[in-house]
Amino acid sequence: MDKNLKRMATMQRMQVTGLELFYKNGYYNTSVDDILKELSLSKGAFYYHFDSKEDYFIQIIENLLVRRVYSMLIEPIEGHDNALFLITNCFENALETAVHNEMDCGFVLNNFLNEFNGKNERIMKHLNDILKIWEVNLVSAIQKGKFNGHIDRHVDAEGVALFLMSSYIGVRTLMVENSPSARKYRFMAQLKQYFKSIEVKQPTL
Amino acid sequence: MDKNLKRMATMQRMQVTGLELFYKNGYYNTSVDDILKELSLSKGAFYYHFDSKEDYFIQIIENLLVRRVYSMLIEPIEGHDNALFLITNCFENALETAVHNEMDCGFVLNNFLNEFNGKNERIMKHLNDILKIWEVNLVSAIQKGKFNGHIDRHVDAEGVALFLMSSYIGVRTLMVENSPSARKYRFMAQLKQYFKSIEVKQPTL
DNA sequence: CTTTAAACCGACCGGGTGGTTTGTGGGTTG
DNA sequence: CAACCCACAAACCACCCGGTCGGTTTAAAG
Repeated sequence: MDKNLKRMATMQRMQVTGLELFYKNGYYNTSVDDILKELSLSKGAFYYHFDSKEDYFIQIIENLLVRRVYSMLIEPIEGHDNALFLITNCFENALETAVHNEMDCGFVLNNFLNEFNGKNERIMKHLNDILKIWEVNLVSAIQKGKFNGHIDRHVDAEGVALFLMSSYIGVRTLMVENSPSARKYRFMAQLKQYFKSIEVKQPTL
Repeated sequence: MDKNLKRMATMQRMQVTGLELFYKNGYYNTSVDDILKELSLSKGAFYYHFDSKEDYFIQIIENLLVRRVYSMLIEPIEGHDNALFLITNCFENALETAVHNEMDCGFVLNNFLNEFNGKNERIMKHLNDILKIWEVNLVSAIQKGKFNGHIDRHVDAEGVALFLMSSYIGVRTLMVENSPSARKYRFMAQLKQYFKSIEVKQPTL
């Protein structure tokens, strides 16, 4: 039991710093030795716990990345309030986190999707699964909004979801280098403008 | 003179296939040998024409990437017609090109920005310059649209530009893997929806 | 204390990397 | 014909990569 705990702790440590470095430097540009140096561990320790660098990364996706996207982008829009309000708040918080993250390197999913595209189908599948989950939950939230009378019944829920995902992915890239705070503010203003165009028109008094 | 022509031709060839491979596999994951194998040339030829892999890449940016972005995303919005109409057409064409490109790996600028971020400031500067040029031209087009009475005078031109760049960057990533054609269609529909919310309200008849 | 296995160490391997150096065939020039 | 130089070839270098493996430490169990 105690051994099992230690094992879990070490693997957890390895995965956390692994994600950190992979996110910062990319998967192929981060050597296993780089990670082990950071952890003061040896190759032996690594290959005792993981079969390969690839398996290691997939475990990182499943154990850390999925949960991170879930808690940041999916859970916040699951409520029964006005969908547009929930999404606005969710994006606001997600972007604010990015602004305050000194080491922000953009949207982690975007970075990895670009890096693995055409190079590693197995990993791509895992990454695309996360995207799919996000998309499904966005579509569902928007449809809920239509049902609840907050969103115009004629809008294409999947189109809106795609547009939201696109703009979020893009702005995270653009926020990395130049004045992230100002860009977040400007982005949110335009997002609200867009939302105004798809919410139900209040009957003029 | 003839020698000079041959020199230019070889360098051009090297840069074109270099961009192709860098775009497909990333800069760090493409070795100089990979490129030379494709060209049936040797290391000697490469280092005769270029000082280093980095200088080589910067020449590719200046000679190919800048022009490509310019002709695809900037020139098409430089006219004096309705700015929103120009931008819509420009995005439509750019996305259509991506759809028909069998080897589409997303928006080249996004990929490179992600890869070099925090790793090579010199290259990052060149890439950010391109982004900046795009942004400036978008802002200018939108301001022209406001002046010409096509866009509501109260909209924040820089905000709109940021929103457009974000959504374009993002959708290019999302179009890579899953049903690019359908996503392009959905995206354009939402873009038009957004545009409707910032154009001048036609006086109701 | 002894046994045992989990957890970890670190030297090592084959292959690949960016970059350098030296060599060479062929066209130009004197 | 001979000296020369351009454009490239080919061998080479030091270094780094993911992965392997025999050995050592640690700590729980008997």
